[in-house]
Amino acid sequence: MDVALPKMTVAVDLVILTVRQDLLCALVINRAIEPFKGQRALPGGFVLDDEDLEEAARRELGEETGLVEFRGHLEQLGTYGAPGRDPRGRVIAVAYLALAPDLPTPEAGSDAAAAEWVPVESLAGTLAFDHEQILSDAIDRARAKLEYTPLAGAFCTDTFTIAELRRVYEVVWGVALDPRNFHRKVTSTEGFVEPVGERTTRDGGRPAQLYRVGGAEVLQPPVMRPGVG
Amino acid sequence: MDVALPKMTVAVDLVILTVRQDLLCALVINRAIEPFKGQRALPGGFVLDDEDLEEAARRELGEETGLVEFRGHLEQLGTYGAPGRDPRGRVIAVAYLALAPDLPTPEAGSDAAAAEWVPVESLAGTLAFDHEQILSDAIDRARAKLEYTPLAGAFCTDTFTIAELRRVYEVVWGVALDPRNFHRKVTSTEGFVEPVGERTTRDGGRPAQLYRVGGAEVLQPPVMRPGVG
DNA sequence: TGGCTTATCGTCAAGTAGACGATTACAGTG
DNA sequence: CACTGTAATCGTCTACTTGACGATAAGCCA
Repeated sequence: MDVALPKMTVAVDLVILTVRQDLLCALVINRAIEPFKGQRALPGGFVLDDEDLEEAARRELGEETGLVEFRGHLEQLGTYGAPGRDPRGRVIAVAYLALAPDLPTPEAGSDAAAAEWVPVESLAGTLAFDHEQILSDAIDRARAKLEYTPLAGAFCTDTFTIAELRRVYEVVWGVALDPRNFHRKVTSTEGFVEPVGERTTRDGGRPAQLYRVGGAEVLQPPVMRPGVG
Repeated sequence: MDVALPKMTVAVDLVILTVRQDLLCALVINRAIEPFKGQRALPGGFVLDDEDLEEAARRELGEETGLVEFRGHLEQLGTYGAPGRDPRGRVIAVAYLALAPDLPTPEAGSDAAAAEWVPVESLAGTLAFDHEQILSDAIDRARAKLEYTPLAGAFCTDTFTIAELRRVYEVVWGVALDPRNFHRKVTSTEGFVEPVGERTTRDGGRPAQLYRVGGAEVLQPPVMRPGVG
């Protein structure tokens, strides 16, 4: 570099969302050190010298969830770099959004020990740094993406029923969807889900067909979110 | 910062898109210095010590376009930080996407002198760094956003006709749209455009009603892109 | 005035969404 | 085993949107 350029610390922050007990939850940690000691924050960490951004995100994800390899959706959300956002100095945070099925509460690693799933609605006003903004942006992104991508499947286990998928939409969007119309929409949209061939009874009623996610990248036409237009 | 953390240089890169002569064009510069001297690249620059990311983007945007204040759409696109992406060292690039009406070719400032509008299709294989990837992501983003936001208006001047708006869609998507159906869709979608009350003749036929962008943030339902589903 | 060009309005068939009735297939229970 | 409860799944009907395309309208120009 020719001249003296400002050098900054680069971090990745993670918004890890899941659906647990009919609530949209995020994985948050309790900060053990200053700044914001004792407060809740999004998991994250600094990017190493020779590490790609997504690589750093996956590393942190593994550390926080206790999973060796994260199976689920991970995408870059955005970058937050306001000069005063970290009292320790200039830190640029590249935020990632991860969507996971209902994972067990992480207890393993040292980092993960302080991590817990918290319903996003009870996180208002409790997060350190600008993490509330990041979380809010993440939720917006997730809500929007459910409409035009088959991303809801990322919240589900390997195989799932249409009702479980519908529950994801209902929880994330906070609306009730008609089971019959939803079933028709999902099964008639090419590449959204594909039947596994097995049936299951998890809820007491008629056994449901099991599905796995299909190969589609986008849903054409999208799943309509009620009450937006 | 407790320990020695890797410090990195943070840059903003700009993808500035416009529609000129029925072609989607991007503003590119010719690099005057190494690395990639003589090659084309996206305009950009380093983020200053006490500068917010979007602030840096707007500053560069002004410098490159020669406009004191940029009127148009600016949004963060994504962050690119692969360890080897800049031969000078570890540089994290936060890319921004700007959409502008057909601006005059910038000639003013020293930076801007080397800038020119180039049809995106003729940029394949000519860009420095990972700028081809960034440009490609930017175009994908722009194409997608035309569907579900009124963003096409950002490519138009203050007031415009429905036909001019349609041309934006046709150029960005690379498809032909039916003028009658497009007219119906645009004028019947709440908040997409609102009539100014004047008429104009720019193309020789019947004078067209002038419109300006409406207040909507999203289009519900979206403008359908042919041939995707 | 007649022709040319583009804007704008109308019509019609096909497809989709939302509301909701009806049926099916299990588990439990008396 | 018949009966009841709970879901899953299939059907039907209406309203609305899209895509295709005919018909006018309203300027310019010769």
